[in-house]
Amino acid sequence: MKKLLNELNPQQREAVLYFDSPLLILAGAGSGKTRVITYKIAYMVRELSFSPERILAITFTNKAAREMKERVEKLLGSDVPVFVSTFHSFCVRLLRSHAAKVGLKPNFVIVDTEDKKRLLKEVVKELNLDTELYSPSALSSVLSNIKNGTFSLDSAQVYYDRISPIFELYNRKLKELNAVDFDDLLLYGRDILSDERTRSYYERYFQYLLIDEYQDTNRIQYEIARSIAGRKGNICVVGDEDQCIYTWRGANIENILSFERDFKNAKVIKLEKNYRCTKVILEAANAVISNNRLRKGKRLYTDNQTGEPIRLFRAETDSEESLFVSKAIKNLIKKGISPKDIAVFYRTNSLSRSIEDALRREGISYQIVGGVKFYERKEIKDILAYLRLSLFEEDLISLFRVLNVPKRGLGSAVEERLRRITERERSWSGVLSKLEGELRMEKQRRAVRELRETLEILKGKTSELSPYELIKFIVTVTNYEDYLRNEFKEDFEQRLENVRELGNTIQEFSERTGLKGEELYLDFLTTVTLSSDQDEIENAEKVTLMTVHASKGLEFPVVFVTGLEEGVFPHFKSSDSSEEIEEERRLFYVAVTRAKRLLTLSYAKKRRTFGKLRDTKPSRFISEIPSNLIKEVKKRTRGETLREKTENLEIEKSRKPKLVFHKKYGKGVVKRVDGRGENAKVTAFFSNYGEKTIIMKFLKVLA
DNA sequence: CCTATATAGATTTTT
DNA sequence: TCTATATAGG
Repeated sequence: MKKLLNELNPQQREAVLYFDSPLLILAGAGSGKTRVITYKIAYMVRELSFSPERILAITFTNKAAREMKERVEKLLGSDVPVFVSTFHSFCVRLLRSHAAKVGLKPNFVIVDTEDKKRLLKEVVKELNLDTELYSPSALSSVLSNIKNGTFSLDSAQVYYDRISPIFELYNRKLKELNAVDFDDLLLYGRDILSDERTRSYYERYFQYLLIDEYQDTNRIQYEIARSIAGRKGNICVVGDEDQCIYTWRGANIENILSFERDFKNAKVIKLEKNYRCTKVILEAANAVISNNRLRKGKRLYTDNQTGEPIRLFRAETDSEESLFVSKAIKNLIKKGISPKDIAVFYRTNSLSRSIEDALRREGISYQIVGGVKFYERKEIKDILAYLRLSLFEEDLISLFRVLNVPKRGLGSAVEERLRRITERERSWSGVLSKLEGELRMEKQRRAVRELRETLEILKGKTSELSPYELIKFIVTVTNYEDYLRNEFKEDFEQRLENVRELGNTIQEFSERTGLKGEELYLDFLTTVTLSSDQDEIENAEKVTLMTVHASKGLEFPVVFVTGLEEGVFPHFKSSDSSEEIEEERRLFYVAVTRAKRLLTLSYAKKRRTFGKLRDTKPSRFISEIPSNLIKEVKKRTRGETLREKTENLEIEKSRKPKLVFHKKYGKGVVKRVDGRGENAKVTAFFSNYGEKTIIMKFLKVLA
């Protein structure tokens, strides 16, 4: 253990060894915070004799949880049953054992985004409200914000005067369906812990609580943390206010800012030494983030080498941008850089398409993180719905999904009738029998009867067949393959392959966990709905494509950030207030600091949106990077092939000035230089006058 | 009353 | 470009 501690710098070591009071670690990007957390856990187990299962560590994603566990085990050289999980999965556990306390049954289902919108659509219809104003996706986020404490029901009333009945009916429906949404998981978790006996049990049980990515916790999560930590204050949180990128989901910077107030005698340790990035990349990141006002303020430094300048490519169009990225990647691979060390980021998922196309054309294999997730694919959700129905009599959400899939001539009218019936009946067998009795057309009666019989057959098979066989059986009895073939002529093969993949995954899951029957499927389905984008990342020889949000917590030697245009990044939907722009800037900061060695930025002067080419302006974030850190990559003037200057990219100790002097303004720090010679425009910051742009010939160069 | 086709309309980020 | 709704045909 001594040896281990020697691998840490003084601040890191202090953070590992400090146990006297609640601890807040402000950890800059790449400052080795995961290292600190894992060493701290290892230290607790090895030196302080904590029982591992009584240490609770909360991470942002399940992938991070798995990795943290692995790293601790590596340090200690043995299996360590530390309780590592996300807030959401922790609450599921809590809820499965205390479901009755909040009026649920233990086998409740978790509705995903799609289910939630379906439900809301129903609610709006039932209340006869304007579907324009009360669109499912708008409502979804409003209700979510109400639940996670961003604003109150009353204040939402100002914009949506019928929000109250919607909120009420939506929640009632969830309850009736024995279902919860993502926000409910946390709310119920908090409610369970509000019972003092339960709370003190968990407070006593967990001897220490660690929370990673603390800047992205919301109010409810904070309350959960507080009640588990209790008064003993055995809590350590790690976060970075500059990387808070989820305020739209209720993440609350206040949680960081008020930590010292809420936890008595809290100790704060800053980690400001960066081990990840080159000096150039770090300097750029520092410069950009310094434009934000809402921060505690810290300045990262590094002993790493200077590194190559940041490359900037100005493309004429989005397709040229993609072409540039793919050519550049090809060059890098040719030079011996492994594809898995390369990542391409974009602000929105829709930007991935043209990059994908270009990569495919170059024959570069890639993986996409996020986008339409595996478990959100239609064919997967269909099969899972049948699986659920065969297990749970009362999963009516799945029943609606499956009613006319595959097509059996039961449309919206029948669906409406079904809805009526479900107000009284709760199991699918009962519901379907009633429905059959009510229908008048023989064709429809038969269809309903067949559906019911199919489900009966499936019900009998769940314990008989292995998971793989069960999935195969579902496909057979429902004629699902024919359905796919008829409906999706283009990508039918791919979809069928996905279904097969699902069978394999469940089989594997059951073998890994050793679970069987209902418990197996319940566990699997929960894991599936709570799985994050990052959970899907494979460790393959492939280039990785993802949104900046999905890149949180990761690092790559080579990073491309694309689509750097006003309206895209920063996104136009987040450009109304300075708070929103600051969040976009933090997002850009996250993107930049993922890069270890080489960072390339790009944008397109014209981008195709809604199928039309539109003129764009370069992102303001580009100009916030000091220009001496950037080297523009130009394409060849004639011919389509792009030239790539990869040789001797030693940072230019260029003739570009850093410090200038002006007769009136005095000394100024140069932010950017446009053009060359005595007519170049120099933008510099003067301490008493602020930022000014001046022609070179009126300036004296000091450095 | 279901389903296939045309047309208009919308695009953030995700546990 | 892709999706959700309106409309007409079956």
